[in-house]
Amino acid sequence: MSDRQALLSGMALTVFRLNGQFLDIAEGLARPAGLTAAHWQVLGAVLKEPLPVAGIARAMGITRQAVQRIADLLAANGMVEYRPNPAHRRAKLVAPTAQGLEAVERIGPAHAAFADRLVEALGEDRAAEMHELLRALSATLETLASDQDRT
Amino acid sequence: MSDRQALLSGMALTVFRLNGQFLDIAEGLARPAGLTAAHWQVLGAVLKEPLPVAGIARAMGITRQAVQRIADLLAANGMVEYRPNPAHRRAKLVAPTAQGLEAVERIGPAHAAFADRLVEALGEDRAAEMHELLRALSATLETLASDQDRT
DNA sequence: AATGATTTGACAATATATTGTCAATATGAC
DNA sequence: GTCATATTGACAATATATTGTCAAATCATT
Repeated sequence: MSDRQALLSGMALTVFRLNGQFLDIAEGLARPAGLTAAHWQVLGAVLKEPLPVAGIARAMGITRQAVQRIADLLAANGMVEYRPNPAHRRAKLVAPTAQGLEAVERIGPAHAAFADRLVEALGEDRAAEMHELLRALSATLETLASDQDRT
Repeated sequence: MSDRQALLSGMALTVFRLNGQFLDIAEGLARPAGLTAAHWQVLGAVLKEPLPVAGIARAMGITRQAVQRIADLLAANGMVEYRPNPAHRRAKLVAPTAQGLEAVERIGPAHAAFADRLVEALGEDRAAEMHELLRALSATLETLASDQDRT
């Protein structure tokens, strides 16, 4: 196996691990507010502006059906409500309720505390740089993948 | 939401996205060899040395049961065989068969080609640096999480 | 306007992952 | 050696995710 192959595999395995770690962290932060990480994620996606289920899925790179399932659960729990969508009769808008907003706000302090500890551990500039690099890597993979498709 | 909170959330969302991207890439590379990404991952974990199911799970940060399922499938397909473990009568060792090794080798060329393209796209040094940063981030999260537990 | 292609949510079927429990086995303290 | 503890695979139950199909709705082209 070439060095570059090892590098690619190593990156992938590290990302898989990071994925699990961030999920665990999110789970831990969300639980006290009565949310799961997935619920928090969907709820967070509509804080700025209500979106239809398919729009949320597109924004987060997960499947429509997964979002639909969570959105229905959130709606059943009164965290979210479906509003008529002026632009599409079927694709109702998912919007947070007051209770949903309150739940997200309850996560705020612990979220901020953890973020502070992370930035402190990494160093202010290194933390920002890291996010930049992650996004650059993702963008690069996007390009390579679409090149792949074209071939 | 503080800047740091936004940074943490942004990192997490980017990692979730990267996770999906690497999974898609692995799936694409493995499929022509008759493997799924998960199969390749488990098979890859025992290339250097046979390991029991729980050992594989520990090495990759996934649950025992998930590994067990894949390992049983691989065994049913003749990619892997269970060997007696001198150190533990129940915990048989998962070892690749000749067919399993061959399948992994079939992935080699495409794997190398993609790795080359990735390194080329990122730049030789930036690529290595990136892996280092990913691992550093993971290690930092590990530390913060265990601090959390202790509290 | 008409029509073909695309997007959307609903629904079902299947695949995959997680959690909990159990008995067998191994490990460590003494 | 003995006993408490932890690890391991087997199994079951449940939760979650993915894939495929369908009709309604929208969009783009003409």
